Amino acid sequence: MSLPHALLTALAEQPGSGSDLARRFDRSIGYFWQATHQQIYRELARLEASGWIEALPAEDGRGRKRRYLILEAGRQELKRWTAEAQAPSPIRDELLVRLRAEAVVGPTGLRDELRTLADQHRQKLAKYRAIESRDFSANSQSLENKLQHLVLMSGITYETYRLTLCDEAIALLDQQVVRIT
Amino acid sequence: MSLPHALLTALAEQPGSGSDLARRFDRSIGYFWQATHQQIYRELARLEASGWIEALPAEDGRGRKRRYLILEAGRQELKRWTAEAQAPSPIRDELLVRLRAEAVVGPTGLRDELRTLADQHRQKLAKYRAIESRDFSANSQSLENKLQHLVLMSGITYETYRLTLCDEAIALLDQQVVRIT
DNA sequence: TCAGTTTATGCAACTGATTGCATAACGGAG
DNA sequence: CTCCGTTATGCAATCAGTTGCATAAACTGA
Repeated sequence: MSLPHALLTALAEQPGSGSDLARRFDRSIGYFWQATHQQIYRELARLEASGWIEALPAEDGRGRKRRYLILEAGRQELKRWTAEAQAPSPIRDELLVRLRAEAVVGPTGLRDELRTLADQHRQKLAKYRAIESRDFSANSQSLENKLQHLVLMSGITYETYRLTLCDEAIALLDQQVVRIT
Repeated sequence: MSLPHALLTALAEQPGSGSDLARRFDRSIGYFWQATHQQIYRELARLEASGWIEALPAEDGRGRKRRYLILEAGRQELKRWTAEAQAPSPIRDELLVRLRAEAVVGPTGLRDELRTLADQHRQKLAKYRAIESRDFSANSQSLENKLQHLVLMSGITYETYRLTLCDEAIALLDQQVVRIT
């Protein structure tokens, strides 16, 4: 479970309130780890109870905004966790289950679903590529920038893989439809 | 959540008991959807309560083995689910969180962890490739065989992607170490 | 000025997944 | 034949994630 450490990372990059973090999770970090605002608020309370972060006294402005800072103990915990042994996270892919199901009880309407999916992946891929050419150049970057680029490229690879999978599955199912009709 | 439908698929391919299914989940289906025996037993009970599967009267042999069959209602449900609209499952990748953390609080011991991870992925990749050349040939396959091949290729693509990610991250971190020492 | 919307925070209930333990029967070693 | 390990089944507790709702403050516009 990485949510607490994803939040620590975000706060180490820059302090912020619950809604700040929720917004950041909608952009960068949320591309590979999503969280709702409820998860974030609950986790921030836990992190504060653990002594890893600290809330500044409530400022003015809208709501009862509370900005959080990461404490040294939080930094240490984050360092510890980052290097911790990790089981290589197994795949858990609903689409592959569906393909396997199609193989035994098909044909179903899966083919049309795959077309929709493929389009969504195409869109996301275009979006990532746009971000890449806007925010990252080939040379003279800091390490932080390079690591962020690597993470974005991860997203691109993932979407490409999904798209290829959809297209290949569609091709297979089309063959079947032709054979049957 | 696909566990019930993964189980229906497995039972549609071939009837079996809880432990049979647990074993099959360790092999084929488990490559993309894992489940512990407790999850499987509980889900089988639910599927039976829903009238989608049926237990044969307890046979002899070890334990109180109960073999399950898929019913027509179960087949219908599986067909319905297979074509159902699916949100494109978001990525949720702990390793990318770690890389981002490394970028702000590093250097940590992440580099060594990455080496270990890379080796594990290399091994799994070799295993998948062996299965591929053993069980799948290029031509004259049934649709079911082709879909299963596609699923296996998915696993290969995934492991390749992971491995590349690890290697590239290692390369970046090595540069940093050189720069710092 | 006050009614409606937006922003920020949070509680509570529910669902799914994981973990730890319990039980029961059979198979083999001594 | 009995003790022990293995196979098969299952309950209960816990934990993480999701959903629905509640509250409070500020900002907006008629």
